[in-house]
Amino acid sequence: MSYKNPLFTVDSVLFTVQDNTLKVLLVKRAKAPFLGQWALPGGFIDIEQDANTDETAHRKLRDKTGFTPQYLEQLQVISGAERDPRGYSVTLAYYALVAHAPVKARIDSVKIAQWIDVKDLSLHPLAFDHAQIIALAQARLQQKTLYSMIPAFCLPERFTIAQLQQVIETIIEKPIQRKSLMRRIEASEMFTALDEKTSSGGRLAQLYSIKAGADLVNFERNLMAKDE
Amino acid sequence: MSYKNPLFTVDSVLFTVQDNTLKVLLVKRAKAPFLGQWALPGGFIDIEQDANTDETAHRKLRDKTGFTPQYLEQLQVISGAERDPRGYSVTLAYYALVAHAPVKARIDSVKIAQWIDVKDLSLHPLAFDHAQIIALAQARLQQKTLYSMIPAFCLPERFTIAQLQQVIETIIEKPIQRKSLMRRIEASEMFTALDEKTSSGGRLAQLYSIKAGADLVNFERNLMAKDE
DNA sequence: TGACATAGTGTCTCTGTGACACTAATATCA
DNA sequence: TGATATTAGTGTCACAGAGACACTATGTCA
Repeated sequence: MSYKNPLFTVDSVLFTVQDNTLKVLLVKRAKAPFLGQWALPGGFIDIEQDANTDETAHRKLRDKTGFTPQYLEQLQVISGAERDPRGYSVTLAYYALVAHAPVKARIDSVKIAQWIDVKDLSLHPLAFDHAQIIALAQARLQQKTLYSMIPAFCLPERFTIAQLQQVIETIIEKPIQRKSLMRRIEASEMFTALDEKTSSGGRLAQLYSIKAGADLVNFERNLMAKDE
Repeated sequence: MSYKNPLFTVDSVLFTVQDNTLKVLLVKRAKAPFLGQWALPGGFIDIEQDANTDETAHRKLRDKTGFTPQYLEQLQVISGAERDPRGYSVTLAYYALVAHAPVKARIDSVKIAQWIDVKDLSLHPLAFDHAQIIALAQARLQQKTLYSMIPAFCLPERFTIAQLQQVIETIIEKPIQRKSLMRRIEASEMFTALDEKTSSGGRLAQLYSIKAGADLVNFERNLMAKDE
């Protein structure tokens, strides 16, 4: 028994939050199929370089976009005969988070990578089934935001509670209680209160950072955010 | 750029609960490497037959063990150069649940598939990194049991609350409150109370079944089972 | 210095799980 | 036939953590 081996690729949905907007990093395809269309950064595993698929995801993000995510997790494998015109394909999708930064200028003069507002995705035709993959990733990110501090990985090294709250509310598209967030910051033991405060128009705000090597804590209850 | 394509396989961790014991279905390998050792049922995708990897998992379970799981979900992709002596490999692991039934007699006279108590796994040398995969699957199953009715898929078509409680307690290895379970059965709306009751040495117990096409509900709180 | 803005606290309500005693219904056996 | 054991199911209070929101604290700015 020898089977035709399907194409195996690794693609990543890299999110960030900027200006109260959830954005996803897309790259312009340089090759057929879907040449010139927006797509998730990804590609083939390189068994010489990548000890595993996590490293493939990291490498592809680095090479194609210049970003190294603060958080990276497997999302799902999507497979089938119809999703790639070249034939049966299997894709391992990751989702990842990073603090916002502008996309660095690349060698090419053309813009080949760009942060795109998830709400504007319908305006852009996406390659393959990447629109569905992004929707899956967003749903997972929203769910996980209800029971963990995962949105902290969208923030810069030093941040305030207000910033974290903004990011959370942007992701789940609902307001949360500041008090609940503070209780969770305390309970998670994931953060260090720095000796610094920052000005934001009123009383100075305590700065926090993520403890080195801190694990993501899962709470036993979801935040029960109500609509608007 | 052309890369060597790694081996891609699909393996499934099929669980059931019998006699207050969590069991996993293993098969004896018929080929090298690890010939004759216990391994997860799985194999290569067949792009002619399998519309996607879920179908690969189903097909392999059916062909190698005769079981069709009531629940099947992706677990994780495991990849690396060291896990298969034949070279770099990528495995998509599933975990699945089914009501207990004896393994059907196969064509071969040798026993080639068997339910094995997860607590006895250390007694059996497992092929590849399958022991780790089972541990991952078990952890996920335990976690999901805290906030969903997933253990119901380990039960026969008609079952009592006591049976469901037994299965849950076996999976999480902790006692739970019958009352909490009944509240969740009610709230989930996943089950139908049948017009039948069953005898179990005392008052007759209400029989339930899973509503056809019922989705797995996620509760907003975990059961907070305490140790023993 | 007073108005305003943002940070952070105090505390009560609300909801769903934990605990556990109590009632209900059936089998068994004297 | 009735007492007892056994398992099913209910009533209800305690508990913990989120929601709500007013209140205090501390900064900026005119």
